[in-house]
Amino acid sequence: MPELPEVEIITRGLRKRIIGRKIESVDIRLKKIFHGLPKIIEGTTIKSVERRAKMIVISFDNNHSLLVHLKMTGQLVFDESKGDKTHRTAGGHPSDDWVADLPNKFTHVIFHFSDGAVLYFNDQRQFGYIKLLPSDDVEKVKSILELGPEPFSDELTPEYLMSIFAKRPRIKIKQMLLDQRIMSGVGNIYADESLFCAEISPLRLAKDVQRTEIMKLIGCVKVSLEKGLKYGGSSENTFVNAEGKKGQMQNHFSVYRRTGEPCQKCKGRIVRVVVGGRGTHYCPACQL
DNA sequence: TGCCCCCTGCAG
DNA sequence: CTGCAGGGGGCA
Repeated sequence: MPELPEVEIITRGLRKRIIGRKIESVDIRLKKIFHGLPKIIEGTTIKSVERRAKMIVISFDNNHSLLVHLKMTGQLVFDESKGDKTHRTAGGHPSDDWVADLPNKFTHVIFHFSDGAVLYFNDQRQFGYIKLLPSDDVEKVKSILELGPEPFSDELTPEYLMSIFAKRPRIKIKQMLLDQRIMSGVGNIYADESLFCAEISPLRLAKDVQRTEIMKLIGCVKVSLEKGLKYGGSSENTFVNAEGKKGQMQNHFSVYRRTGEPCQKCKGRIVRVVVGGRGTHYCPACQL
């Protein structure tokens, strides 16, 4: 799935397009994806679209909300011009920059708006979900309740991280970045990119990372995430924004999926190892 | 804390 | 064919 930058890009795109629109009906094609009774939001109007960690919260004017998690391959694509599909196939290059003609075999939920516009939830691997809840209950969902601070919040301080590390003497620094209960929003791509920026090996035990390095790492996390936002997210795999368009961040990785390629700093080679079960890319010469 | 699992598709 | 993929929940 999309990580913080990708989810934020989708959230911004949706916010511009679906706020104020009224839901006419919800077409659920794969039942396990949608939790709750879709009837509850039929006829209601969208009030807000917010991101929390890697999740999206869409709220309606009847005090209900959708909690959407895209996991690895989920997409939320808005189409205003339903019924006029010509723009998707014009020129005979439908999937070069756009997702393939929608709905497709991975479209599991379709929201129909009263003005004819449509919002598609697509997910190749079917790991994602949509939960319909009373708005007051969103903050009580376990996966939200337990989230650590957002990377751009003031709560993310070296003191905070060092207090966590002291309690978890065996956790590696990369696993710390990926653990949503410690800090929320960073995933595998931006964890690797942030550690390269900070010149810290992903294999280091978190408790052994010095305070000055942790400060540098916090700065690098922010820089890496901002870079992802600047390039509109990374579409190494299936990511597209709310318009169905790809991002460009995949063309600007320093280490992620660059195994065997030269390091930007030292001309050494990028190496791939496994940390916490996740593919991990780093420069052994620069990152100590 | 570390594995397995949920799925499908793609590169090697 | 095998291994791998942007996530994370559940289990021992």
